[in-house]
Amino acid sequence: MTGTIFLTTTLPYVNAAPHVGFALEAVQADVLARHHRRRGREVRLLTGTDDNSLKNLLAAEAAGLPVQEFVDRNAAAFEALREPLSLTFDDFIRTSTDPRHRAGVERLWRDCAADIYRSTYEGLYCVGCEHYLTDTTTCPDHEAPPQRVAEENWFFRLSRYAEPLREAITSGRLVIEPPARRNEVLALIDGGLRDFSISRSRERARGWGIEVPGDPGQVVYVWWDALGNYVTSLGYGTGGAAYEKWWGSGDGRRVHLAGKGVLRFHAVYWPALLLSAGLPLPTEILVHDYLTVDGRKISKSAGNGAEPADLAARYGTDALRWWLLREVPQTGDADFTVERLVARANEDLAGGAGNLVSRVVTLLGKLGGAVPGGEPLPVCAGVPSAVDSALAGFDFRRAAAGVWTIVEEANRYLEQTRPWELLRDGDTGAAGILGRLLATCRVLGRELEPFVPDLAAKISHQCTPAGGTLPPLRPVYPRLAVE
RNA sequence: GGGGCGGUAGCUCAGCCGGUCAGAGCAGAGGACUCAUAAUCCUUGGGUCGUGGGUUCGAGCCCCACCCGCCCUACCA
Repeated sequence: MTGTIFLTTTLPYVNAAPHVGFALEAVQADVLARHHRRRGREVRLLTGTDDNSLKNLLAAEAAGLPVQEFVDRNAAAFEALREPLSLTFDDFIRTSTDPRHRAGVERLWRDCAADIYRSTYEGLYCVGCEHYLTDTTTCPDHEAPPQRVAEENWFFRLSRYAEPLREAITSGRLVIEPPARRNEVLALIDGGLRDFSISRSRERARGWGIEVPGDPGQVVYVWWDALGNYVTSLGYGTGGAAYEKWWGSGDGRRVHLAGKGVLRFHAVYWPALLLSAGLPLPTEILVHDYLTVDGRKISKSAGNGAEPADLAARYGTDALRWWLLREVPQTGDADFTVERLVARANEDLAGGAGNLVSRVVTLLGKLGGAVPGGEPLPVCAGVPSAVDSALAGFDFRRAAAGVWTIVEEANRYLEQTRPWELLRDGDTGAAGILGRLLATCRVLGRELEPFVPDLAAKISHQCTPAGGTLPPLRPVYPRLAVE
């Protein structure tokens, strides 16, 4: 089977605190990481922050803070998501401060030298978008007048890579999931790929960013910079065995998660750079759609996005993770509301799994004597493969639903066998039934681990005998109320 | 302007290559049970499948046009 799996999230730019939209991607990546680790594969999960965006600089100015201090503070907020979201990333890279990064970006630049040339660019540039506009009015996204810019820049010969990219995608060497996104990329390539500018003048970048090797007057385009993290974090450019192990050898899987808005950068620009540098391509790009909050588009700059750390503090990590995984469809945007978060948690986590554990443990308590053993219910046997196939297709909702069949079946089994009646009548059949249910709950605890790790641990603990008896019953998941 | 994706029961969504595909969950209604976190289990779903055409023996599922939402992208391909 495949050996290593290198998973990455995109690097959010840190012009503001993290919102649920990023939490979605982080949690998805974490579930994949946990899942594959459980299957015995060697996993490395990377996340981090894009500090070098000009947007960060502007946000810092607006906040009246020195840019480095500003990005330090926000980056810390992203890294601090580890606890509230129960993330298990193995590495966190920051593009402005990580010693691995700058050297790696420079190396990547040099390795692509054959495709880099100098030319003049003139056009209208939107600072908010970090790219040029052709319209003369205002940027529709930022409602700000673009700036007229004419300068010498470095360009990358993207036009040369249309065919190799198409081949990589159609051959399946580079998988883009879901298929609709793959088609979108193919259509994009069919539409023609133009060379693009990969540097900005130092003045326009306000000196913020990574200097172009050998050209102090230019700063590396922030996307080149940011995308590079996928290899610079592994020591590409600074040596170290990690790069060869996780990327350079071409073995194993190299999996990027990314939002639909940055598809082009991940599925076209980035592979082209790798091709140019003679490096292996990612094996998969998993594209998710967006979240809205209370029916409105999330806007970091407007600050109306729900904050994941805050949500986790209020409603718990499990509730947040479960909502993101169980409720967000693979295709199509999903609307986040606290009401939905709470409803889903109460319905599934409290009323479903939590209540199941309570009834099983309580009944076992009435049994007296030793904790009975038993085989898990038949439904358990099919769950691992159902989860495998759902996750292989990047379908978290289907995966979560697959695990949930255990809860449904167990509650139904309880209802059908009615062990409380047997206990009342002194029928010894109750022990066997409860033994099977207890074993089933333990399987549930195991299978739930990638999705809701905290709850999973509680279930496992509550259902595992220690010293011949079960731990005293403590509800594994109390009901929530909307605050 | 171009490309893409969505628009299916009150709500959130499944519906692979066209023929039990008109569905699930929640909400609502009725019932059962009492081991449990007013939880659980059973029964109950007549909604023009965005709109209008078309192809077909037969279309949410194919084609065309249009409307709405979102993503990307751009000037005359």
